This record gives sequence, structure tokens and C-alpha cells, in this order.
Amino acid sequence: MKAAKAHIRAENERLILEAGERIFAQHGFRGATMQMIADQAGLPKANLHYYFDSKEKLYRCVVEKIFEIWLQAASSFENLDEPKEALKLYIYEKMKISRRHPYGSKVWANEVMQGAPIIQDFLETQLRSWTDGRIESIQAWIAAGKIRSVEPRWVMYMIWATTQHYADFGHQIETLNADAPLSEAQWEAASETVFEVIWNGLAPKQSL
Amino acid sequence: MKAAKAHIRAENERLILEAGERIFAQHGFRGATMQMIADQAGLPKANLHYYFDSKEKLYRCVVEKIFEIWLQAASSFENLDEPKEALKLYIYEKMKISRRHPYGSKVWANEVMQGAPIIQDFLETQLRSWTDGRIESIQAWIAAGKIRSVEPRWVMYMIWATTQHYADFGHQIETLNADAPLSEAQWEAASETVFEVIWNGLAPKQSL
DNA sequence: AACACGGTTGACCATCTAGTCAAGATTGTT
DNA sequence: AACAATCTTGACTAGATGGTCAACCGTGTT
Repeated sequence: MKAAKAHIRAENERLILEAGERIFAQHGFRGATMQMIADQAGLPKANLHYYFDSKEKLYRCVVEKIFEIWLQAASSFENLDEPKEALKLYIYEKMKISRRHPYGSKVWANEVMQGAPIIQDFLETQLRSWTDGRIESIQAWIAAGKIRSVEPRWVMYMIWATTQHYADFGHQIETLNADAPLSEAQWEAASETVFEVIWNGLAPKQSL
Repeated sequence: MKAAKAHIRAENERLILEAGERIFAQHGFRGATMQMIADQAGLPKANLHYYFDSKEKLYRCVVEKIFEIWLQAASSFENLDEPKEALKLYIYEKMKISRRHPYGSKVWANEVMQGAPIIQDFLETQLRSWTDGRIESIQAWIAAGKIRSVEPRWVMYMIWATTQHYADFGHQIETLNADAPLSEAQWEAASETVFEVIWNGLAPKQSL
């Protein structure tokens, strides 16, 4: 019995989280109303409160879900020793996330811009340790002479910024693209340019 | 008489706009309340409605003010033929704006992330024409063999993204910096790294 | 001193919204 | 069929909030 109805719960929670992601991204935490999310999910408002105690709890679930996806891209980064390949995979992966989960990226950006009132603990634990790990990789590349000597932090931020920009500022990019979403080819070209510029920017100078 | 009290008007409008910038950045449009802005400005709420008809009008003024500052950085870009110098000035200028006007940048980011409900016309007219002008400059550099052949748009977006990231995600950056704001030296180093990576990424390959 | 005009302000209102609740509908199990 | 657990939902409440307004203040002009 318990198991028998679990799929209803799972399905409705999925619907609500998806709707929440969209609405929170488009209106911010306060701007989003439970009624909007309910309409988007196709459920009565009271039903939302059956599955999620409060608006804040729902919001937190949305943000945490995004955080997971976001950190997943790390794995593509982790298993490669050659910086060129590692960076290429990571950048392409993050561009793909910007394309597939634009709403999630916006919710994250919103949360951080407001000082991370809800997920500050995540920043201080998970994000911090993940970042420290990445920084060590980059330092190893520098020590091995595989890339120029640069402060790893600024490089991480460049990658995050450039890739997430395509989600967070997607509307601006569309407006400057004659109000059309980027085509498959444009996404590919943008990804390639981001990677190429960063890679050429980091690669050791050719000895002359 | 009219002139005699004009300074009161000017001063109060300044106070309110400054407070609005801060509060809108920290809470988003809906999250910000007129009461918060009033408290921040040190004025009673009713006074805000005396100077600005509505919350939306005030918000629009805040966003427009930011847009002006933002476009100003263009001038540093405009008067130089050599891409290295032009890009260096532009990037440093944008980093300085991120440092000096972090709230403004966040309000802009917020507005664009929500689909630019208030300033869509700005995007379609001023931003579009400004961008087209910049793209032509970059194409001229490419034609002259001064930088690699890249799609100018993606380069513009990289610059915007990397520089504005330091304002919009300042809180995340501070958290990853042991909860300390970036020091003077760190700002300088970050600016230099952003410029160096982008410039080396764009510079023509050394012929071997 | 009287006046007028811009500026100030507390009290008020209509509306919106998160959250509650109790009654009712579904559904799997026995 | 009877049951119990889960899910559904319209109606309601308390509090917050944008905006209004009418009375009031300050100051320069006559």
C-alpha cells in the first residue's frame, strides 16, 4: 500500500519541483506565488502544501536539486589528467547544463545574488570543498608546466561566469539574436569559442 | 523659490534611488518593499510616493541609471584602434564598475533574468545598437589580422559575463575567499587574469 | 504679518498571499 | 464489501503591502 501510492507522490513532487523551478526563476522567491506554481503544475494550491510544508521548504528543495546537477558536471572534470581535455569536457558540460536547465541556473543566481539566505551552508561546506579540490588540480597543471601560471580561483570564476551567462542572461542573448533562441549550431559555436579562448588563454606560450 | 527648493528634491531623489538600488538588488523587485527602501533612505514611506509615483516607476529609474553607467564604460573601448589596449581598458573599466556598483549590476541581472519586463525596450534599441557597433570593431580587428577569427558576439558575452560575475556573484566569491571581501591586490589580480586569459585567447597564433 | 507653494507625514484602505482546515474522493488490501 | 491510509480541494484567515489622503510644516516673497 505504501509502495503502491509512492508513484503518485513521486510524480506530483516532480511536477511541483519543475513548476517551482520555472516560476522561481521567472519571478524570484518573493515574486513567485504558490498560486502561480500551482497553476504551472496543474494542481490546486492546497495540494502544494500537502507535499511541501511551506514555500520556503519548496524553494530549498528546488535550489538543492539544482546544486546537485551543478556539481555533477564536476565528474567530467575529475577523471582526466590533461588540462585541455578536462577543461573542454567541463566547459561543454556546463554549456549543456545552461541550455537544458536555464531555469535552475537562474534560481541559483538569484539565490546567490541575494546573499544566499537559504543555502549559505551549502556554499560554506560543499561548494567550498569542491572548489578547493578543483584548485588543487589546476595548481598541479601549473606545477607540471601544462598551463600558464595563473591564480586558479580567477580561472574557475571565468568558467562559471562564461558558461552560466548563457542561461542567466539568455533573454538578453536572444534579444541580441533578433529575438530568436540560439540554434543548435550557435550553441556549438559558442561552446567552442568559450573553450578555445580560455584554452588558448591558459596554454603555455609556444617557445620560439 | 522654485530654485531654492530644487536641491531638496535633488537630494531626496538621490537618497531614494540609492536606497532603491540597494534594496532591489538584495531582494528583487517583488521582494523589496517600499517600507524597506524608506527605512534605508531614512525617510517615511509616504515621502517616497511623493517623489516617485509608484514602486515600478522608482524601479525603472534605478534600472535606467544603471544602464547609463554600464554603457559609459563603452567610451573607454571606443577610442582605441589596437585591440589589446581597447580590451584592456574595457575589461578593467568593467571590473571597476563591478566593484563600485555591485548593487546596480545585480538589479540589472535580476531584471534580465526575469525577461526584462520593465526595460525590454532598452535592450531592443540602445543595447542592440551599441552591441552592433562593438561587433563591427571586433570584425575589423579580425579582418586586419589583429586577433583570431572568432564570432564577436561570443567574445562580448565572455567579457560581460566574466566582469559582471564579480558583482553578481560577489557573495559566492567572498564565501570562497574565507568570507572576506576581495582585497585591493585581489581585485587587481583578478582583473589582470581576466584580461590576460581573454587577450591570450584572442591574440593571433605566433607563427613558428 | 500674511500668503503660497513645495515638502512631510501618520493613519488608513483595498488587495494580495502564505498557510490552514475539514470534508470528501481514491485506491490498495483484506 | 468494508477498511484504512493517502491524496484532493474549496473555503477561509491573518498578516503584509502598495498606494492614498488630508492635515500639517517651513520658507521665501510680498
